[in-house]
Amino acid sequence: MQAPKRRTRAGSDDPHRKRAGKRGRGAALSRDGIAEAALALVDAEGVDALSFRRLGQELGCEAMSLYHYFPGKVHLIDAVIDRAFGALVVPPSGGDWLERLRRLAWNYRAMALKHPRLYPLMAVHRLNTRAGVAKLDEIIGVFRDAGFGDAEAARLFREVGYYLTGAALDETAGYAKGPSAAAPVSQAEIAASFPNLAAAAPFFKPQHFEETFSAGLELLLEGIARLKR
Amino acid sequence: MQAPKRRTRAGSDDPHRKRAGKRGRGAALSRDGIAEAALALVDAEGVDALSFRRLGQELGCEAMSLYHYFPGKVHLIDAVIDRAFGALVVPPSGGDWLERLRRLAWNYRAMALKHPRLYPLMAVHRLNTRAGVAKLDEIIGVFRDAGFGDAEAARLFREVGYYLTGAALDETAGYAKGPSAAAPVSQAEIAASFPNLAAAAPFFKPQHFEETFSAGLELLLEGIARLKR
DNA sequence: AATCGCGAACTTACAGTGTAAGGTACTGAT
DNA sequence: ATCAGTACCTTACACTGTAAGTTCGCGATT
Repeated sequence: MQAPKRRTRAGSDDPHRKRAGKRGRGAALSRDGIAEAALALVDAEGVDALSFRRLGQELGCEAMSLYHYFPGKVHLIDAVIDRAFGALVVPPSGGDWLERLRRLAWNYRAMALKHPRLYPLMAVHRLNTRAGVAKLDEIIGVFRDAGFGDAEAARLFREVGYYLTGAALDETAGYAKGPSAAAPVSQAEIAASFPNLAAAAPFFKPQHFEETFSAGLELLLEGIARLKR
Repeated sequence: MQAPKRRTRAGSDDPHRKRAGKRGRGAALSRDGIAEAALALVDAEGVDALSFRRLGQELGCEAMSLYHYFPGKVHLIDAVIDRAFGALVVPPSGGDWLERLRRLAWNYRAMALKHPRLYPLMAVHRLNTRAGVAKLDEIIGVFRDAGFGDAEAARLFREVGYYLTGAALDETAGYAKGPSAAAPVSQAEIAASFPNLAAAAPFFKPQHFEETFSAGLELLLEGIARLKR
């Protein structure tokens, strides 16, 4: 077999080489660095832009080099989601439990809105990393600290979680983001044929997001508070 | 091993291929038929299995033939989701509005559970087809018929929708479905290091889904009913 | 000092994807 | 008999994740 191009790498005069001379030193790549770049890429261009080749391009290395730090794309995605989810602040215990829960809910929403292009992926992704599990544990703790029994704490955690997930999903990926790629129904047609939707549409705009979120949350919190009385 | 890629469709040995005489007659393909097959494929093997080539294989035609009926994959997905969503039954007006809303919520959940592998896609997909818009209009009508004003009907529609979306997502794609592909945290470690999660985990099993869903829904409905008083 | 192991990055290759562009066969109307 | 149109097929391209193998250069061992 013929000796191939075999361009000897670093330090050569090869014009194709980026990160010249750094070979082996300076730790150009790392798990954290890669995950950070991946999150930045997703934030900037959406999940579809996240590919190993594209990410390598961003980091100045080849796609396959990333496999040394992440055995597969799923693992990379886990790390990216971990990064975003890890930034969720669970208010410390002490003080009014209801207020603590309220703050947690708002913090969750803020976390999702910080990464609107990532969140739809988070919502359908099962969290099983150590950091993720630790965060879940903290959150469930909020309900247990409030004095609910194990069964009721678990249930309330889910119910509140359902609301938060749906709300975050709507605000990051919902109707207000515009139509899907397929031919959408025109505004004129909606006005003419779908009176209920037409009446509601003005209130579906982003400026009503916060108010809607708040109203629904309070509905839930009131109900939960009533359980204790 | 070379496969008989050629599979000159239905059993004919004619190398010039003519779909067993059906060519041009019998309308082997149709928008509805394709969408139905696509939904069946997703139900059976998940969204990842849905590709034009695979679908063509399923239908006995070439992948590109499908482009005659759907200009792109997004349009196909729209049609698939339309099919599932269209089966959601909105209870007729008349009678107790609260009971009507309750039934609608349960019907929504049933619809999602009928297509557990499709639902995660539905949840992040923006609905803009005629049938989809019509269904939305119907649903919003439930709130308006109940006597809420436009603004409040719109808000309640969303708030209830948030809960339903989150619940359906959890039941179809959540924790109980097992860990993601990355290395999960072991049960033993959870028991040892995450007491809150360990205490809640038993209640996260599928047999508690219905009870959890019901309790959260009633929490919301009670709150909504109180708004009218 | 020469050798080796090994981590870290690179190369190649493959099966799969959506889809653009163009080709062909059959049908029904003229 | 001709012709336009519908329905389907072929080829090709740029992209994806990733399996397998290659090569470089540092640090430790001999």
